Amino acid sequence: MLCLEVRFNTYPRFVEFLIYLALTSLPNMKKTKRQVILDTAAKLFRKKGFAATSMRDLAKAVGMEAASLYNHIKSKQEILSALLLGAAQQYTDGMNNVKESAVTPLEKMDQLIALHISIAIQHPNTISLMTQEWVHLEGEPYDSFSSQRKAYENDFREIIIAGIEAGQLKKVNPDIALFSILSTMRWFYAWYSKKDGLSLKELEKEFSEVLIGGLKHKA
Amino acid sequence: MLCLEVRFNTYPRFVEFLIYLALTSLPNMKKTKRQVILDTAAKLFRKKGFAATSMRDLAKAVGMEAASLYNHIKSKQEILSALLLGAAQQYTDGMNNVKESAVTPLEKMDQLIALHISIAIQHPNTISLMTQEWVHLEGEPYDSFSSQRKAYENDFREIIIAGIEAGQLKKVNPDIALFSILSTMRWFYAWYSKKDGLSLKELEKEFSEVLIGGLKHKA
DNA sequence: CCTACCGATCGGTAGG
DNA sequence: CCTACCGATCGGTAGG
Repeated sequence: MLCLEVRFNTYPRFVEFLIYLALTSLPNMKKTKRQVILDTAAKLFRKKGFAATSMRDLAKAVGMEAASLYNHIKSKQEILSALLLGAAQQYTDGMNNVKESAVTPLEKMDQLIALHISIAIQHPNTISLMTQEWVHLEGEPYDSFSSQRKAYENDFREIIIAGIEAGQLKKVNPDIALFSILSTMRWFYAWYSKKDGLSLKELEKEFSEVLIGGLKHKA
Repeated sequence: MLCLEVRFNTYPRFVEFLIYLALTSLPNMKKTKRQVILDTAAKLFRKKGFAATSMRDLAKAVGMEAASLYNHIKSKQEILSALLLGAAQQYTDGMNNVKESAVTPLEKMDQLIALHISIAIQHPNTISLMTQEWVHLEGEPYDSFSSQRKAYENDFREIIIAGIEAGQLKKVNPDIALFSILSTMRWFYAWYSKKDGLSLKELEKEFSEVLIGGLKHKA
């Protein structure tokens, strides 16, 4: 007892440490802090890029020392892969829903445009990383991300081809049609913040008209 | 004379240095080497990003030591600004030509699509930097690049608006039409390398149809 | 063109 | 959660 009191007085920082350990052992508090770190990292990575953002930049932005970050995340790499694989999963899930729905290819394309707009509005910072920062992934997360992206593009292309074969779309080059839609949708996050005059429904309708209108037969 | 001979024998590396100085003082040789460095830098920056590419990486790729690079370029920053401002100038010049030509707004839009395709095929590595790596520019080059990009977008938007007012295009949202065309054209460099089955003329025609077709009145 | 080197900063660990 | 610290690497300079 005496011994403990002496230690506590001698090492006041050790007591703080014990209190910290007790508090953060509550699982949901730990999860919240991790999420704050991930969200802040997404914002910084978007602004400066993954490579140019240091762990000290990130620590400062969340209000702690760099070393403390490692109580919540394993490495800088893990932050990037958590962000990117989480986003990739959203697109994969969305595509799987669209594929299963019993509608025409043209309606599926409208649903996919809505999917892109919805995800980009929800997570603009993370989505901003999907176009270029994924090259900084390493090992298994890199392979997982790449294969999900490839699968998504193949699924989308097949829907366009189905639309052409069903006579709903003109006989355009499917790759060019796919590429036009995807590159526009992949940059939507960057454009959206400048324009807030349009509702979600209006956005979907306008983009569908501009991106798919040119593919339809003249009525 | 004796003195010189002694020095030359004592410092053989110094003789090599003098020979190097004499050779590289020929202005066009120096320009060539600088261009090799710039081209190689564009390739590396594209693959790994500006921040993640070290001057040692670059030196290795051009076959010299890092310190030697600085005989041809001032800094890592200067490489990036030389690449990006050179490319920006090409777009600005192209837009000025288009603006001056006495054709309809719709034909101007076709010319601009051809401009993007042409530049992207000529300098795919440098163009790849224009979408994201320009954020690493500092000071005056950053301002110059930003203002040229802004001016280009404004000029393009006015051509679209003129097309709508002339009755050539439907009354779509000009910003959405502009954004769709630009984001597709800005990613063209990344898509093109995968597809080499199409001629330049076919590419221009297909992209014009897909990107502008949806903006036209139904015939 | 090189060798030798600089101060600054990087991602991350030890340990309380 | 922090302080203290590590080896590695960064962009760039001096000087021949």
